[in-house]
Amino acid sequence: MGAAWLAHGQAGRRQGATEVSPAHAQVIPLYRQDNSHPQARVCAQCEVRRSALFGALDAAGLDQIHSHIASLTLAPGDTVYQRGELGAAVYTVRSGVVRFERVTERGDRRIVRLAGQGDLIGQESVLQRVHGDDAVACTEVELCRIPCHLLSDMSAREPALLHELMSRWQNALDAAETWVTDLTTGPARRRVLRLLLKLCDYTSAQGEIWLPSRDEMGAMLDMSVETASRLISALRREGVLQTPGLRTVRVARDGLVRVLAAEDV
Amino acid sequence: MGAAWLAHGQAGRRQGATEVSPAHAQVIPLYRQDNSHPQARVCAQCEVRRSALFGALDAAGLDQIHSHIASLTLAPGDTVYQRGELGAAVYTVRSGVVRFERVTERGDRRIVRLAGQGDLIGQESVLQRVHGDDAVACTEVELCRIPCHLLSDMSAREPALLHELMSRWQNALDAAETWVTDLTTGPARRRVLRLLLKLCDYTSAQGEIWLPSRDEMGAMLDMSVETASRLISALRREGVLQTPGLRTVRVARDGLVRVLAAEDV
DNA sequence: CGAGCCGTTGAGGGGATTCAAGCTCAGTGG
DNA sequence: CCACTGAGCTTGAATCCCCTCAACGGCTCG
Repeated sequence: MGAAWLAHGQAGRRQGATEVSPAHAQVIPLYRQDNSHPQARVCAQCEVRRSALFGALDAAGLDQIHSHIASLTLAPGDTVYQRGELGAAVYTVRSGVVRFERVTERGDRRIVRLAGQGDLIGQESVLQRVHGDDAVACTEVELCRIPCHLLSDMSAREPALLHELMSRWQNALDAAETWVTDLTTGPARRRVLRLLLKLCDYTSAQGEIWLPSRDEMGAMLDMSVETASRLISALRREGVLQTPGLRTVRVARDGLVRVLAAEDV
Repeated sequence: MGAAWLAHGQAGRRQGATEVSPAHAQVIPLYRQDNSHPQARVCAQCEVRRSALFGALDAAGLDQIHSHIASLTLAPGDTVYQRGELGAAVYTVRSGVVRFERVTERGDRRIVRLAGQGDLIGQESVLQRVHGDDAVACTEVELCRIPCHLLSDMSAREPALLHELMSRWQNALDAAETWVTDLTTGPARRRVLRLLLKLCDYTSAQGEIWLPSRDEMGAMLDMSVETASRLISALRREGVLQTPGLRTVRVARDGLVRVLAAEDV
């Protein structure tokens, strides 16, 4: 009863946050090569492949697609796409953090979600819909660009790909709803702590995580720049935090959890 | 180039909020009937069909499914499903408002999204995933229950159904992100006004809309019950609002827009 | 009729914003 | 080389918004 491809469950990612992937893969500027095998080899070795969109494909499947997939690197502040644009591709995040932001009718921007390693972004392009928000690189970001027509072609033969695609949609939906409960609820201090906790899972270079600018924190947590600064400073004074660089934080994950639990007085 | 079913764009719903559907369809307790045609007739006449999941199906397709689809009616407060459950069906909202809520680790609940007429809920069941939040009826709610195995069966033959399904996922994602920008941003008064504006689009009985309990408003907008009460009372005193019943509001949509615009002093 | 739930309103306190002034640091040109 | 500049971070002071605590009224229900 029923097509098999719709069955076979898969748990949501980044739940336990224990799936620590090492550092960066070998970065080769590959773009579109005539000799197709090098790219296929890169894909096969890619450490995010098992968690990425094409993780379901076998070696034969990979051979067909590698020549169409482009790898690109973005600097902090670069935009992947903008709200209102009609995209022709989706992207897999290979490393780094991407933010999704919208502009309220009053003119101030609001960050509504983050994407990290293994996440698929811009899926609305598959449906020929315009992007609903701006996608901007927070850190240095490595992406794989997958043309939509490639997805259409492959999904006809590989039903598992559609399952995977829908699974990504559910991941994004879950992330957006978790955003509401975690980062828009309660007093400012608790929101900051929860944000740091979440960032631990996104940029897990083991202790050294990416720290957003105070302005970004304000846009994520709906607070003023000054409040964000004050709270980070307070956490630093309390010893929960160290800031070696201006954009990096040393923090112990379970330390955060402990401080967060102590908030319930 | 590419399978045709992935193309053919479709705009997001409830954007202009001008698609005013009349009142309720004829409500017939139908559940599963041996004579299959009556249900098919009901489906064909259903006013939400064009916007619903099976809107893409023709009459022949409807004939195959009607006997598996159950219609159910929920009272305010009834739960459709609960977080952690593994559902075996998805639901189309025929009328009424459904809320999605989660419980923060501190124990207080938070409403993260609403669903209304034409929306599909519980789609994570298609992926064999457990529900991520509780789905609870806010008003009286009429649902169509669609078993997952039915979706699996049909989607193999009707590729348009998969497109429609993914489209629903994108709708939900967009709704969740809009929730962040509209209802979790800015001072309490503005959040209340935006909520009322949103409710105009969900229960558009032309002027008479559903008013949540103060407790629900608190869970939606992250504010105390008292603040919600105060703000509603203030709007009533200002003449923006009338509350004929305790759970209904008379309000002019453009009046709300005007007041909202006047907030930017 | 009392109990309980929900909505309303008041008083007080605390947390976040706003306005403001220094601060560090990188880039620039004298 | 170093003052100048501007952007981003920090900190202070005053204001105000919102929460908490509290009391009260209307309503339903046992």
